[in-house]
Amino acid sequence: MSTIRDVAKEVGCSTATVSRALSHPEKVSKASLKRIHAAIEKLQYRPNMLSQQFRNKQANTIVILVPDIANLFFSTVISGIENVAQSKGFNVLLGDTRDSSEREKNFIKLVETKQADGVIQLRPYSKNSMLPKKFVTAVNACGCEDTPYPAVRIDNADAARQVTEHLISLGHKKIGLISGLTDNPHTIDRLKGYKQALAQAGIEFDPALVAEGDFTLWSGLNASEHFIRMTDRPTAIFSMNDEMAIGAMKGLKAKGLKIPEDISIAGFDDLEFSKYSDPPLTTVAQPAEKLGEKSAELLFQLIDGETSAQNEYVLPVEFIIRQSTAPPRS
Amino acid sequence: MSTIRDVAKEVGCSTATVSRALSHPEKVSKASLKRIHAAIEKLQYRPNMLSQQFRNKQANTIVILVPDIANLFFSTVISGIENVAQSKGFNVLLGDTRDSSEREKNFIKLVETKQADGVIQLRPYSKNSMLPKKFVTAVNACGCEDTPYPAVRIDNADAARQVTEHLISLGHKKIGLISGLTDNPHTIDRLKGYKQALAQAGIEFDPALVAEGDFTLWSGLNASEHFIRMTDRPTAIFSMNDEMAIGAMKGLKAKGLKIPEDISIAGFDDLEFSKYSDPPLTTVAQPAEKLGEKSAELLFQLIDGETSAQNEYVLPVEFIIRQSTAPPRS
DNA sequence: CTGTTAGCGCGTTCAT
DNA sequence: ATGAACGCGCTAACAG
Repeated sequence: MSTIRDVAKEVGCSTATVSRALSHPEKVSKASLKRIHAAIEKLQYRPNMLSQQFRNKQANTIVILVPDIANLFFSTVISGIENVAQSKGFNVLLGDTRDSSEREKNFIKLVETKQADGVIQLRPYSKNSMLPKKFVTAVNACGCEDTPYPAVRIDNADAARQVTEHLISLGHKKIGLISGLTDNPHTIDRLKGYKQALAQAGIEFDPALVAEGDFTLWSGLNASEHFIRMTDRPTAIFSMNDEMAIGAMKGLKAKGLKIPEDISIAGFDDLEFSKYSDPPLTTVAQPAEKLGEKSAELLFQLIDGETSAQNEYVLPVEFIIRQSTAPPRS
Repeated sequence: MSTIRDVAKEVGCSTATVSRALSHPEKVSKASLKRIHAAIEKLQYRPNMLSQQFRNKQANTIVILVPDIANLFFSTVISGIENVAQSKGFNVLLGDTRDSSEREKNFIKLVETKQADGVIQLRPYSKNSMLPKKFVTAVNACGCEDTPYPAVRIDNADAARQVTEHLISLGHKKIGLISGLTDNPHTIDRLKGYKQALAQAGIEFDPALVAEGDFTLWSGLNASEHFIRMTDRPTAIFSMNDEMAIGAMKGLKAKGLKIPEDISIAGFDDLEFSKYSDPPLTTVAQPAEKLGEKSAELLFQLIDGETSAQNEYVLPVEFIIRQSTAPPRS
């Protein structure tokens, strides 16, 4: 591999001029510029980024901590982040943490050792979270309430309340809930909204109507079986995400239940395929790509040392009524 | 942030000793080692990896080119790669290429500029592929036949032949095929195996029995509708991956067809949920994690300059018969 | 076992 | 507009 010196020698100028030609072309004469580019082409010169980064004390890289790269919602958030990062000339390192704090720690170490300039965490904050840490510029892209570091989020409780209110307004009184893991912050926030809506309507909360899932399709399917076995089955189900809702629909239909005639179901996230499910799913659209973009912008503000940065952004959601919800059989 | 010099000053030794304490502790006295570690702790010293990498001319990073990070098969291959990389102390950069060669090019540039030491490509090779390139150490983890650079793969044709032979041995003569995109190398290899099996059994290949999909669940569903509309419907279907098979099963069942009584179906990949599908899917298990591990090992051999490295590994598959295939109605 | 010295490739002064 | 010189933080070679 040729270095900047080889190019300088080829052109017959100093390395400083070559460097300038690349970083500040306006400070170099047209003539030199031309010859330098010719030499670069001829020698197949590629600046050694390791050297540049070392010199500039910036890796031009951010890390995204993703609990599950196969999750469609996360993929969309990642897209948003990548859009912004690319326009800033930053690389994006995807940290596939698989919900392991050990693996998370390793990725965070990349920032401590300067291999990356900042972190975007997609896992909502909880006590056992690695972040925040000293020396680590970080932002949460899928925040929950009371995240103790800069975060972008939606109002989960409010959104869950809207869904539940919708079901109540259709006339449902027994509303099943497919939750995420009990200690997941999003579960907690959304459960809060679910309870709020029930309370407002004077319906008592019934723990027997809650089936715990883990946000995967299969856990939704299992949850549906829980409801099917009940003697006094709910007439509607609110699933804390679309994947579980789709799993549940599969389970319910397999047992011969018609949706929404026999049982209504609503989800959360608005995945791409939720509008193609059978029937199309009533759900809450999270601005997933926007969450990614906003969090990336926020992170770059912090990296650039802008202290004025607001440290919480709550983005609006969109409640979408499709064909999976209807009034209960009278 | 403190540097190696601060630590040396604190301890009262030279920077070289501190450096050795970290990289070659056996060359440093116990006493010094102890004081150095104390100083590191006190000063919260973290070696600047940018500097190390620059000095060592190694980023200790490999890039995985992934066409679709939300694909379950790829996630598993990635796991395998990460296992090996971690044990080698390498970082893994996930290049989410979304099938865009523009994005692929950007990630490959990371190697050209030394920010990464090698590439593992998950997309099978085809003419328009960016790799191989000069100065870029690369390996393909999901190879097809005639990949022009080091690759790890399964024998796609042979596996497809096995599946088709199984269906033929059950007594099927009209065997539908749900293929991937026509120009996808895996489609080509698997189609070859399908045709071989038919030829061996003296069954003529009928293009009308081939429905083109794109490896997504939805394309499998669409394909099923194609078969349902046929007047002389196949009694069995071979789908080139499990996702399409599951989509097709959904479509067939929706039209009241029973699987396998009315129609048999076999897939390819053995996704985690294929054993839970209804009915459990007959399929070919790809050693996805092994493909990842083997390709990573191969890449590290190349990075370490081992020229003796074999440049193609064909890993065995496992054909798994479950309940989605049975003899045709007589 | 330890210190001294030199230099990796680049960008940025400060001269000219 | 250009060049000479320096140094970023670290490690390897050599000498002691």
